[in-house]
Amino acid sequence: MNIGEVSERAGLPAKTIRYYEDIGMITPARGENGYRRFSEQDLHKLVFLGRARLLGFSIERCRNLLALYEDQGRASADVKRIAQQNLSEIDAKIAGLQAMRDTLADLVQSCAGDNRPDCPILKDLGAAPNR
Amino acid sequence: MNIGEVSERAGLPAKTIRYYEDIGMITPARGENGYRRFSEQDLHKLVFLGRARLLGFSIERCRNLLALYEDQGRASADVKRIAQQNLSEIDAKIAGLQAMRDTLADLVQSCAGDNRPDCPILKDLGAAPNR
DNA sequence: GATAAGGCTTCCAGTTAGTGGAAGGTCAAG
DNA sequence: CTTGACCTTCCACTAACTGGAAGCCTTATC
Repeated sequence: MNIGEVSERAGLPAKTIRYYEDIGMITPARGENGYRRFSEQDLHKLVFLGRARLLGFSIERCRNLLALYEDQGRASADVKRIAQQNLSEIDAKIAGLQAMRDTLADLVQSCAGDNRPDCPILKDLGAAPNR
Repeated sequence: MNIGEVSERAGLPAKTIRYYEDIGMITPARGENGYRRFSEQDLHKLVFLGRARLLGFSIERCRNLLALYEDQGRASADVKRIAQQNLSEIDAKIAGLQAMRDTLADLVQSCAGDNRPDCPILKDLGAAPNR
């Protein structure tokens, strides 16, 4: 099938699919006219990629996962390790954002939000460096 | 002061400070030798920038904030609006990550993580497209 | 005065994971 | 035969820096 169909079926923009070929994640065949010809297996890999990316796996992480996916003899422990690593990273990101959120929410709370120019948010941002 | 000192006092890498000049966030003076000469006010703006970036404000958002910061007549409501916008974006990011995290945690949980090749994580990633 | 270390300068390239657009070839319908 | 949709490559751009090379400037030491 052509890139348009595979794009729709995998739920990925054609541009992204071409990019994935560029970086060697997939290697679709080519027709006589130069068009990419995708097999069902190519589609499958793209779906896999799309879902893994949605789950926050980096491209390089996905490369590992795809390799494991295609290796019949791999242990599930290998996959679990990668997934857990990812989970920790997501947790760290959430914690970081949460801390930001709390500070920011405090600042927003303490700001009158009226016509007066006095604003605790700017005051805090401009505070002397304390690190 | 030179870039080294301002870098240390603002807690930002020199590279970053040069970058901030490049994109017009600051405009330090120049000495006869071509070195940047930073005023206390420059330092203050850099500290402001650093803290705002830590709180997740984008560079463009910071540009607005800096303008407001330097405008004596602005209303605190303007600042509050920008901060709130930022807060919503952070909340959305957290929610997205949380959803990812939950799915991924489920998958990790359900994987035996042993020597057998059977792995629910890969099975799920490779599932037929359902969107 | 020579020299070495460290700080400063600019510029180029690379990072992540794509996205936008231009110029042009191909295919199917009317 | 032409129109429009689809495909191709290539180049540039995104955000917010970071790394490195090549080359001045300053300061200290011998």
